[in-house]
Amino acid sequence: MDDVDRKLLNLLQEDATQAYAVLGKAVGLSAGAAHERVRKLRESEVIRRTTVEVDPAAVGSGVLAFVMVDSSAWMGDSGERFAAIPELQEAHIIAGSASVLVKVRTGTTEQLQDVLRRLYEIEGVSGTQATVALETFFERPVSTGA
Amino acid sequence: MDDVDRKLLNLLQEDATQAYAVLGKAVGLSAGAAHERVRKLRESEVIRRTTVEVDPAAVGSGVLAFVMVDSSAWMGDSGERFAAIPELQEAHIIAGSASVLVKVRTGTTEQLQDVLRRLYEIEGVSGTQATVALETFFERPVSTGA
DNA sequence: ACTTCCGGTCCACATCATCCACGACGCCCT
DNA sequence: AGGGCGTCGTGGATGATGTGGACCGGAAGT
Repeated sequence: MDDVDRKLLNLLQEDATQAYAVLGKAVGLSAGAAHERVRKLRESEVIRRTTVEVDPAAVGSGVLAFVMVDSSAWMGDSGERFAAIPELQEAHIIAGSASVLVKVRTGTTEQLQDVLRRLYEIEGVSGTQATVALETFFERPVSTGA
Repeated sequence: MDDVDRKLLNLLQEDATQAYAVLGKAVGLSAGAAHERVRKLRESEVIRRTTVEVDPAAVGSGVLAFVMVDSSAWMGDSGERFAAIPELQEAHIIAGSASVLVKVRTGTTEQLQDVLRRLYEIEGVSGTQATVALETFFERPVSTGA
């Protein structure tokens, strides 16, 4: 993991459709060498996957909310219960008064309410506190520091 | 935007390196037709970009925190002030007692503290409340409903 | 019923990813 | 200091893939 790798990661985060020849030129390597670097980054799981960013509003998920989930029991093994709710985009165990923080996307606030209902059905969940996002300034890839 | 488009979005979210021939077969179309569908999805900004998911820990951002930012003024025009802090991965205006919710990734808790300091330097910011994530259950693409 | 248009298939070509043999550089061991 | 070796990059060959164009069929509108 040197500066060249970090620069490649940056370039790929920007646009993963670029040809290796272009990537190579950008970092001062041949296409073959750039390809080999990226292959190793994939192999070592530094690059988890190549994906596509979808406009949430275009697929009927225009409402974004963060929900603090309170619990009366240990939630550390309930990951799959949360993953089973497709509207949940992220779920994290957190330090602090709540136990779990989830990021939810739905089409309407009614659907958000239904998600909260399904959260309550998870054993151990004793309460929720939802916060709706009114506007998103930005959502961007992890900074690589390069 | 029909079911075929949604299925293509799903497939691409899973793995955007697949050949169009494969994508086409998966949805019952020729490679050319699949290509045309995807081209239009890109053109219409339903697909915002093709990118690469990077393991945060591998690039020195193993600490994840969510910060509620309180303010004494209207924050709606301060998006760029937040965007200028590279450790911020997301920033949203929220409804509720706080004004802005940000998602932060740093290498250490000391660096997290430094980010909080920089948040305070934004005019109008009157307080912060940070919550550290201990474990991430999952982070996944937006559900397309397909 | 004719026209038009959208969306599909099929095909051909240019581009690109991918693999391999070779060479340069730096490091360790004797 | 010299020699061997492992790592990393280069350049070219080749086969797969993206990409554009010509053609076709069905649906909708006049």
